Amino acid sequence: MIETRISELTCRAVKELFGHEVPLSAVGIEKTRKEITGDFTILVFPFVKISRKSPEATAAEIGTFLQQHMPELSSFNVIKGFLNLVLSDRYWLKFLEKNSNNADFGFHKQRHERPVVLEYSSPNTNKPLHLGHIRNNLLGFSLAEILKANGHKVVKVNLVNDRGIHICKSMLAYMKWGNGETPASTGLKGDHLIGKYYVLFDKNYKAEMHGLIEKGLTEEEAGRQAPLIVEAQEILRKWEAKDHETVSLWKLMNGWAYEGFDVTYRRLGVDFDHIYYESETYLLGKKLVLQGVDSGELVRKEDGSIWADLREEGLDEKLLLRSDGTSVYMTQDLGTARLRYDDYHPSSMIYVVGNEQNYHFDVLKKVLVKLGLEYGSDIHHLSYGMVELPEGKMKSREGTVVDADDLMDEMFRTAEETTRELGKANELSAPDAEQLFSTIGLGALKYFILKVDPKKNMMFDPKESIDFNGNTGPFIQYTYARIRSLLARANAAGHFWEDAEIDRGLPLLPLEKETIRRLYQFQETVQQAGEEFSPAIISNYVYDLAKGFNGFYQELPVLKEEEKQKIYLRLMISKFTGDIIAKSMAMLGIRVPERM
RNA sequence: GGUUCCGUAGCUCAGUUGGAUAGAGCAACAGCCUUCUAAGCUGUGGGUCGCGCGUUCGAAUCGCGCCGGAAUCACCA
Repeated sequence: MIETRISELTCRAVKELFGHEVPLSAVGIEKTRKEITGDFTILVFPFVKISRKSPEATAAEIGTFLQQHMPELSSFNVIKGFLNLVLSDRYWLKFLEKNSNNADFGFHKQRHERPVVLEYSSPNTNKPLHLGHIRNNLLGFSLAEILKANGHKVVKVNLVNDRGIHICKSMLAYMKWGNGETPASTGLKGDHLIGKYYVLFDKNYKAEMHGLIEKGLTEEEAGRQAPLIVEAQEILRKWEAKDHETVSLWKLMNGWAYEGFDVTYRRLGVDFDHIYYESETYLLGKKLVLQGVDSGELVRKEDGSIWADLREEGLDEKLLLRSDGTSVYMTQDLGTARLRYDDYHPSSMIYVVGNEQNYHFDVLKKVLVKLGLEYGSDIHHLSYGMVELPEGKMKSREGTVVDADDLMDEMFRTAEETTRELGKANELSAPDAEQLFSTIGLGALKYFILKVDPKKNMMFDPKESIDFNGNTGPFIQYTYARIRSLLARANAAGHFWEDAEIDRGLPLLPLEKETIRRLYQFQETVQQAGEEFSPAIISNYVYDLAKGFNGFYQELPVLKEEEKQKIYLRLMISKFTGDIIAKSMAMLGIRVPERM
């Protein structure tokens, strides 16, 4: 990239002009601010001590040196301590011509031997997916695409939390009050049917606790002694003991949950290469823990419970097996980490999990290392923030959640309504129209979520529908559709622009150059998103690109331009922009329509 | 209470490996469709970057202290 050449030459300039070696990293290069003439700006402040001249004089000397050694540099100017470089139109035209038809532009060919294992989604089978899970799924899917674009082989895995006390609660409620209901008999999606019983359990459990507290128990005692929770724990023990009846109800209800999840996943457009089930891995975790006791890394207390002592590592003691021998969340995660490592020998394992579990992952890494499994330190937790409602956090048990299926329905309806109001569905067949509404509705939802920095909490107000104007998915999709339409017209008009040679001496207008420069930035954007695990970086880039293109499109005629060379140039810029919009959106898991 | 994260325009968010006058969108107001898709474009108003001190030629960005919010510290997951 040209920045590297600028850096190297700047180092040479400092050495030859001022007699000092400076490392490449000492050269600060940034994009020139838009009010100022230039493409790149070098900060010369770090060199004034060496040059013992004013910032202006230092900048001027370096600028002169660069101009003598860099043919691509057409001019420079100095403002305060900022050396602004103007690259030649010839350079940008060459860049455009070389890359506008390169399908791999900005992407790296696979360049890493060992894969990255990326876990995301990881639902519990006791309740349907909600908006928080949507954020998780979108981040996971997008991150996989971003890592692939950066040359990684990615194995997407889902770890289904299909066992544990939570599913026992739904099972118990169903046994008591279910009357043999099924998804078929109720018309409810399987995961929603199960969620109904989870809520029912909680309602009755709360009532029991209330009664006990009135009898004088503390809240903690009541929470432990309420008959329903005691029964649920009994079911968990029976399940671990492979009690036939318990296991078959468990299979039945989990099956319903999976059918429901599959529908939601398909609609959301996410998928997995491998699905792990905790029921199949928790025993491995248990085994690892018991081995840890034998080797003396873990401790068994008098009541039989097993703990990891992490006080020397700056954390606390952590329970790994209960006194009754059943396993906890951490136990299973140890097992799945081991299994996943043995399955793929990845260079790293990434977990897309909410930031409420930051502590859990600190512990997980340290316990793995303590057990001699060094890859524990290659675990990255992509810790994302909560989705909050105006009234606070979503809680499944209290029914204050934005359901994933409902939300997607609503997005579809809003997309349909808006599209019809604008009269843009008139010429479409029914299936094409449906497809378009889904593309736009999901595009709006996905962009809304992914444009926010993953690590930050974000706000969603169900009363305000997600916008289709401004900094939104549909805005970007619309820009793409406009470009496609323009190109179709160009072809219809018989312009053979794709094979056209553009005169390298053609002068560029500011809007043309700005757009080309934004396209150039795609490369570093992809790289940065990969380094920071951040779809938001792609989102912000593609918005900026689309926004800029709309200005270009508004101000400059393309097909109505008189000079053939200019027509070809602008078509080439348009086509390249369309391709980069599509590639960026694909990295976000968002489709782009040919018309809208 | 300990630990971690967050606080930028009325609202939702960018910008944070220290760089020039802190940016978008929404909302409000004013313009632009006989011309390649107006889900668009242009303009106006809107800021003590939570507060204070410090480091620096230069701080929204780094350090310390406060204030406010969130998460977590379970024999829950």
